[in-house]
Amino acid sequence: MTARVRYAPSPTGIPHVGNIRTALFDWLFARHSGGSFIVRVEDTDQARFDPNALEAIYASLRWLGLDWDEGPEVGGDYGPYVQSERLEHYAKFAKQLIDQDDAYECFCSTERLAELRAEQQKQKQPPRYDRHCRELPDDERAARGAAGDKPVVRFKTPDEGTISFDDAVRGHVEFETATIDDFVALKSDGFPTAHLAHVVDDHLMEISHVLRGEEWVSSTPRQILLYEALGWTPPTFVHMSVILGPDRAKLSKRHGAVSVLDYRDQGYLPEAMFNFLGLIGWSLDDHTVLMSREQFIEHFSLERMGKNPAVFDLERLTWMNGAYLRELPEERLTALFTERLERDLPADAERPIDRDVVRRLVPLVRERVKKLDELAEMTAGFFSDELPYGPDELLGKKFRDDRAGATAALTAAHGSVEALAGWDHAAIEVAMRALADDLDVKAGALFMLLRVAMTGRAVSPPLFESMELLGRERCILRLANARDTIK
RNA sequence: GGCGCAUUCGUCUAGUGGCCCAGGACACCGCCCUCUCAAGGCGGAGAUCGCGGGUUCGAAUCCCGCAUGCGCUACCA
Repeated sequence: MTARVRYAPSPTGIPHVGNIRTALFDWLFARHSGGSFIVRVEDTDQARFDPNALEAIYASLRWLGLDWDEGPEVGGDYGPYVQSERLEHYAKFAKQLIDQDDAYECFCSTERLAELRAEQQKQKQPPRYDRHCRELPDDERAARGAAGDKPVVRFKTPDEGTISFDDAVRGHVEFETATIDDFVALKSDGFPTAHLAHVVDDHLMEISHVLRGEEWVSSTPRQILLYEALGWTPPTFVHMSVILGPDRAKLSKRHGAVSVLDYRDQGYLPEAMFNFLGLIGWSLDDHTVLMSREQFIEHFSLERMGKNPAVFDLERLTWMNGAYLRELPEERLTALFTERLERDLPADAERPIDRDVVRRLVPLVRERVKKLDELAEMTAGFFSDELPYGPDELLGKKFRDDRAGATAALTAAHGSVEALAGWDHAAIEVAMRALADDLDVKAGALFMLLRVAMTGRAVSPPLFESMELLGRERCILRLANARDTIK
């Protein structure tokens, strides 16, 4: 079976991770079946349209490598793929519904509708349209139209019967049509509602599977009504659960970063985000956690989709990102790091960033970094000679009450570094350990003093590798500076 | 108010009648390794499977009720 699957974003805001996760599953299902992944822009809400949203949507998909076979920018045989360019289709089928007496024009004002709703709420009645215009005489309808009133088109929902469908993850779902009111299919501005637009486009574009968020479950019977009235066969529906914030409320801006682009900017890798999102609401087995995109494509299946809402666990994502960072080829890491440092390092760092230094830095920091935005802070000492420490940081606990000892140690280290025959980390380590012996100081204490002197921080990449990379001249300079700060 | 969906360690999840007094991963704790921090190795703690009834020799798994959460109930999607 080759599926035709669509991702139908609505450009009303920056898409958050939950939304992009449905795109990921759409894509995975399409790729697994060898079918097509289609992007269709649902810009039918003119009031909420946000031009920036579209770019963010495309950027999010591209960043994760979710390429589409049909849609905006790539075209396809079923276009256009932007709903605002397909208005004539919706108008045509809306008219057909009216002609076959499955729909009618309604002239009720939004004010009347609002009052009606308020009244029903007060009476503890389910809010629903009272069908005021359903039996409007033809001449009155014509008169309203002639007077310039713009009607909406409402569907004539049957009073009796049940609508059911078999959801690929939820199973059999059933609704009484009596609980569904005469919903709007075409708005007065000529744009369709999502119900009509979904049905018309999914049919015309020959979509085989509709994978979407579970907030659509309740709308599905309305859409099935439309399919039946139009004489079409509905696709297979697959409703996937939503993603929640840590407080179990639906994920929103309140929870911090919610767009995948935010995570990209913080230094998460697309492959980590892909893996992480792919394992929310889907699993391979009882133990696999790290999976490549090829494995996802090979094994993805609707049967293994879960149905419960899931909390977005940032710590898990961060761990996973670290795992990917550790596995990345050195070349790619070097490129990634260089780009990042170019951007994040303070102005006093030497520019352009020395790619060769970065290359040698990679093995020292790759397993210490979980997100790329930690990199600049961690490696600043290799690109700038202004180290952020004072006497207190330099002396630390061990030399707090022994300035003379610290000064002696730094002086001795200075001499030892100058006298060293070679310059590699193994030789440096041998020399420094010997020095600790001579000074009758614990190696750990000496090393911490040197660490701060060399890198400016109590937490750093391995000391001797760092010194090797810094070079003898700079090390000598830094030892002298350290001595000066505690003079 | 009505309708619908969901409910396994703090979190993501495995589990489709006996292999489960429930497995993996993140986070947490301890030990080992170690020049700091990580990474890695080993181990630990953590779930009366939302609650209550059934069915069955046997239930996390099947049935019924309840509770809770979420969604829809818009000329939003």
